[in-house]
Amino acid sequence: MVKITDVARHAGVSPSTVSYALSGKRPISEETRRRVEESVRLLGYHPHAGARALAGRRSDVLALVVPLRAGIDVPVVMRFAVSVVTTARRYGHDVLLLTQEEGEEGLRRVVDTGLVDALIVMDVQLHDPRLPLLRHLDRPSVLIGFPADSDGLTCVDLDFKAAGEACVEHLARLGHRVVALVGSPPEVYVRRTAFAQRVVQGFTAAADRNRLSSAVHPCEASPVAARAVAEQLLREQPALTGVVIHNEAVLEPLIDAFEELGLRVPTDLSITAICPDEVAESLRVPVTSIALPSSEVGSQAVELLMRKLDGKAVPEATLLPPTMTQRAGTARRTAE
Amino acid sequence: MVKITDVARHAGVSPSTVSYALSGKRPISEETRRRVEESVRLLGYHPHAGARALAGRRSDVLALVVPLRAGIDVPVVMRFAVSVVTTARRYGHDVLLLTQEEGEEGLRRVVDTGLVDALIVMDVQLHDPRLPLLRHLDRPSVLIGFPADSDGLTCVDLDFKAAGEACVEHLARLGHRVVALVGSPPEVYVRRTAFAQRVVQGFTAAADRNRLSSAVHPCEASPVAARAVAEQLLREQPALTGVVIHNEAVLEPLIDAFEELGLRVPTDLSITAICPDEVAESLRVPVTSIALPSSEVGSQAVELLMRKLDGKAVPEATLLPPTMTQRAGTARRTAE
DNA sequence: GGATGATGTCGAAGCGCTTCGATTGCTCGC
DNA sequence: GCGAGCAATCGAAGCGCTTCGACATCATCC
Repeated sequence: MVKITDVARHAGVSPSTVSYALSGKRPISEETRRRVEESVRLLGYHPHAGARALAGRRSDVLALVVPLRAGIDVPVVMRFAVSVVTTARRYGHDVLLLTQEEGEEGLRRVVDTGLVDALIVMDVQLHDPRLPLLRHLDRPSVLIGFPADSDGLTCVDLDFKAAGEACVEHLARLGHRVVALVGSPPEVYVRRTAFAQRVVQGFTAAADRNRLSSAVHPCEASPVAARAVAEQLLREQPALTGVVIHNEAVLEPLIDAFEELGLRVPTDLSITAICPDEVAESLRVPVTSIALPSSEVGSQAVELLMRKLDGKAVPEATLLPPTMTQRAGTARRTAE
Repeated sequence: MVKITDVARHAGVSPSTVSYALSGKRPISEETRRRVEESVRLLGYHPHAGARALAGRRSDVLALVVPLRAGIDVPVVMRFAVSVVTTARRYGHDVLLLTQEEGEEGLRRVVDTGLVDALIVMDVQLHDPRLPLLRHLDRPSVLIGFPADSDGLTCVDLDFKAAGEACVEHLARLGHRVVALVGSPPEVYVRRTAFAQRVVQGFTAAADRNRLSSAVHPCEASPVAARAVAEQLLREQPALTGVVIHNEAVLEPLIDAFEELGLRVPTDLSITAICPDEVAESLRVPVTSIALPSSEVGSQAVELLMRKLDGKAVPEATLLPPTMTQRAGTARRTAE
């Protein structure tokens, strides 16, 4: 194994000079730097990570904590993870994979052992038990999603309010005047109120702004509930032509229910959803949708972390703008 | 940060004794060991990973290289990764996540820097450019899948031959006498011949053993090709009642084609597939299938790696037995 | 023209751990 | 009853790197 002293000897300088030439932490003459780099290349020198971590008190490794629990959308997590790794590498960092299962202990372990010098935590719950720890750890962290109290934490997520608005604006532009939001099931509200409620806010605000008649209905994650909500909607808003669905589980049942009730998508009813693209695409009638931009969230999280590692200040909340993908499920309102 | 000298002082012993007490590499009196452990707990001591890696010349970290390319089944990869992390933790190891994109350089980097002391490589290609490197690296590795030449490498995968056999045996037990295999598209054969061909071997062997009339048809990954193959099958084997499909992409189109040709699944035609459970389940008619046991492959890979790290010999090839999940797509042959 | 800064380089200390003798008491066996 | 042998512990060296202070060199400025 080739070490820094080998490079130093080969380049005819001292080990410390090699170190400075590579890190740039002290001025080194152009001439010397080139000689050192040449030697590094020739000898195939790779600094020992452990030695570095020990002397430099930083490991250049990030921890990524991925969720395990059921109901997690796997492709989203995977895209996110890949984006984190790719971005981290651009900053010379590696990524240690941890599972939710490790809990607080696991976080403390990787930090205390000096294995990682920053953390990315996915699937943050409203009252996540790891929050106090993350707050008091002397290592920077970034959360994906917003807990109930995000004070003193750095969080990244889709701007759900803007997403709700965008759905309505889209429907409004297509001429729809009566719209409804089918929201998340109660469980979701319990765990992650913040994000579900922000959709409602955005939806309502945009509907009011556009002077649309609107209604909001939470919905259980079952076909039976979907059917009931569909019937209720038509009863209460007979002129309904635009629906926003923020509830993956009932997307399909809801469309089925509407069609069974005699409404064709998109001829009679336009549908937009907030859900992963895979879900929106694989429907019988693919719907226009806004997805969590997993890759951007991943790279954004890493970039925030890098700034924090550099001692720079970062905003506590980063809300990513929604992007809408138009599909067959929405159409211009047919004049009646 | 609490270090080993703190623990030593607190326990009234020397640092080396603490080290030995914790590693068990030298006999330490019961009494002392308990005192040390007590101090460790009380002080919340976590040995510094870098220092350990430096002095002990092992990092207790495994690299996991995950594929990026399109066409990869994401849930399978994810399950695999989670299983690797979970199993690794049981052995006191952590997992560094790398993407395929890093290539050979990336592997060399994490090894040369001493960041990891073993590697798990997924999605190994038939003539993978990383093979020579993996062979000559002085760190153990385990591959998921079999390259063309697996000499000197440790590989784990589903026993595809047994899977092919199991499908046929299942159909035979249900009374089917005329069966066919719809195989992978040519691209797959190019990249990973071994595994596709082993399915054919198993299929043929089991068919012969059961004295079934059988045929094998590769199939392009398009609905058009699927339709063509379906028609060809019925022409060449009019008495066909059992089909094994080893080609995710045409599973759905093929079933559609059969039904359009007047064959109902499973009444007229029983179908078994080798594909991820998600795929088999989400079909209009869920088919009986054999999936890659991702979790087992993951834990198996880690266990092999641990044995190699301990200097023990391990088999070069580990073939995991197939497990069949019965679904609506197969039925007893109806007497005619 | 000698004090003043840069600029570029070196030597040595030290990061926190493991590990290799060496040392100290013991228990045995004869 | 004394050396052999073993169990338990200690001290010190060293893993490969970063970083701090020191030093040498050279241009700069009244």
